[in-house]
Amino acid sequence: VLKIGHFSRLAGVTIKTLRFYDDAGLFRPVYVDPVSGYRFYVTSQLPTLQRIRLLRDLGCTVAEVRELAPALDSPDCVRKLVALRKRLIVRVALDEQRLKEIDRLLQRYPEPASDYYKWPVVERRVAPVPVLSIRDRIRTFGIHVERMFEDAELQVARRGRRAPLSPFLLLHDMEYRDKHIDVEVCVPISPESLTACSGSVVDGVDRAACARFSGSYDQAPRLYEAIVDRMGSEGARIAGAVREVYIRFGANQCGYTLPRRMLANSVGEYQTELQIPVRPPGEQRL
Amino acid sequence: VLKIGHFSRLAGVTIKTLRFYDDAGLFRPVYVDPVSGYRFYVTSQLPTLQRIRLLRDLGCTVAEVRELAPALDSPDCVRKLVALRKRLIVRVALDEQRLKEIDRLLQRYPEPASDYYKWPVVERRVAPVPVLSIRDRIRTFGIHVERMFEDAELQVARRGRRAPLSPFLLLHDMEYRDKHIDVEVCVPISPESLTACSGSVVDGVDRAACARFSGSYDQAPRLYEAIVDRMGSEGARIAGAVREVYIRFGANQCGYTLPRRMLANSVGEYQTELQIPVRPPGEQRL
DNA sequence: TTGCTCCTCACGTCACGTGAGGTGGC
DNA sequence: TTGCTCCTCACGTCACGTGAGGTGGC
Repeated sequence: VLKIGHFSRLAGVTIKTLRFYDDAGLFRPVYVDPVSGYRFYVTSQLPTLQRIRLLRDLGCTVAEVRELAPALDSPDCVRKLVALRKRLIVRVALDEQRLKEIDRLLQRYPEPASDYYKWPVVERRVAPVPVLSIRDRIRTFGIHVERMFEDAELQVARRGRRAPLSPFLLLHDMEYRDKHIDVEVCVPISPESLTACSGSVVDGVDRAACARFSGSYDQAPRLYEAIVDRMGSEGARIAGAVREVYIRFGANQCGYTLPRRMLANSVGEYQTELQIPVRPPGEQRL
Repeated sequence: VLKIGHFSRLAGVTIKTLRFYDDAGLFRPVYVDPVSGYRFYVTSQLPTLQRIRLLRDLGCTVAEVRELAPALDSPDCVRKLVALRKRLIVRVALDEQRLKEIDRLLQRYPEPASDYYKWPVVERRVAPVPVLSIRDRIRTFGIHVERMFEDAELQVARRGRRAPLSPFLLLHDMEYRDKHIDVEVCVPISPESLTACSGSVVDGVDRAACARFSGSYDQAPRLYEAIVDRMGSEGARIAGAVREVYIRFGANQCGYTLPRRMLANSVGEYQTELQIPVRPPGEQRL
């Protein structure tokens, strides 16, 4: 059972929102301490909250969500979902028109040069991979992600067999650097260890825009921007969670060991690859 | 010069919004009558308002818009636009994920059958066509649209040469039947009459989903839904303004004449085609 | 004791929307 | 006179966010 702060980070919503949903009778903690008033939640409530957020993001009001959320399988609700899907399709169509509008404006007033041409970007396919993963919301990169990786490596060492593949980070928010970023550290494991490690399989990607940098992780956001810039200028769109793959990196190896080729002696030797799933540009209106 | 009601219909915003923008110092009428307080606008203000709406729809606050809108060509503003474009790309990516979410949910709870299979839908290319057009916001179809067409035909007869093609309606809102619908009645003209009629050229469409019905126009919304349903189930998206083409229809022909093949003697003889521009499905993540 | 997390309660905010009560031209 | 459009002003609304003032465990 989790206190509100922890649960809110897992769910990617603010504490205020959770309290508001509680007052609104939309989403309740499993338990409220009668003396302190503390709200307590459990991880099994996450899917429900995600569905609520989905409906809200689709434009339902809180009152509508309150009616729909409990019984998503009622015929009424299915009808509603179908209607919402149509609205969403329309919204995407409108957004694509707005993108064209912006592009027209930017064509007239020439865009300050982006530095995307400096980085070699290749497009390729990324295979699915079984992993042990830990997911959390963090405010800053660095020490926190490091600890999550150390944790994951330790668990793999204790409970199953590691696969000799690079560990990587999944960025589930597409803002890359936001206030609170929803990240998932992934340590590849052998397929047979899936149950022992209670692991999962990360989906493969048909087409991913990939680019590498070496040295400090500070460069990641700029490289990310550069890739998205290039994709945008080609009419392509982001099609899923971004991956940050650690090819050579630092690790303290307490309680586990890694293949030597993954290890770097100094920050200068770090090697990292960004992978952004790409949806190619659809056909355009003449 | 237009009073607020007329201007609001042209622009597709409410009267309340225009008054609010005036008070907020965001968008001012060209003239305010000092005694009655009436606000007056001119059509040349429309592009400015459209830009303001674009920025608002992109997530700018009113305060941001107030700073940006006057000088879209300043380097600051171009930077901002580039940032907004990135945010929009992310929003589209998120919406596509949400669509997949909904599809997953609907797969589990089988969708009540749509009637799209009843209608033969073909996909084809639609050529660009020079027209004389009149655009307005309307609350209901019927008499109002009819009048707009009579108007347009009259103007063409007086000022230029009509092309022997079917007249059609462009639906600029993608909701199809909303409170106020932004429609443009189009009467095809010969290319040489473009200047005489102060006409314009309606863009062609590479791929349009087309289906016909005969008889009363009441069937249009259901057919439209059916086509969009089918598109949605195939992963395709709406790529622009929907067209309603009148193949056989009623007309009083006062002051103009139409080719006989376009005319219907009774509602039963009406023939109408819906054309929805299609963007084919992008590649999917595995 | 400090720092951190949690609480309630009242009020703020953003971009309008609603509605009362009234005017002015056809 | 009726119906339509326009006005102002005050208040409402939606989904939270802010901030004051306070608690409780390490």
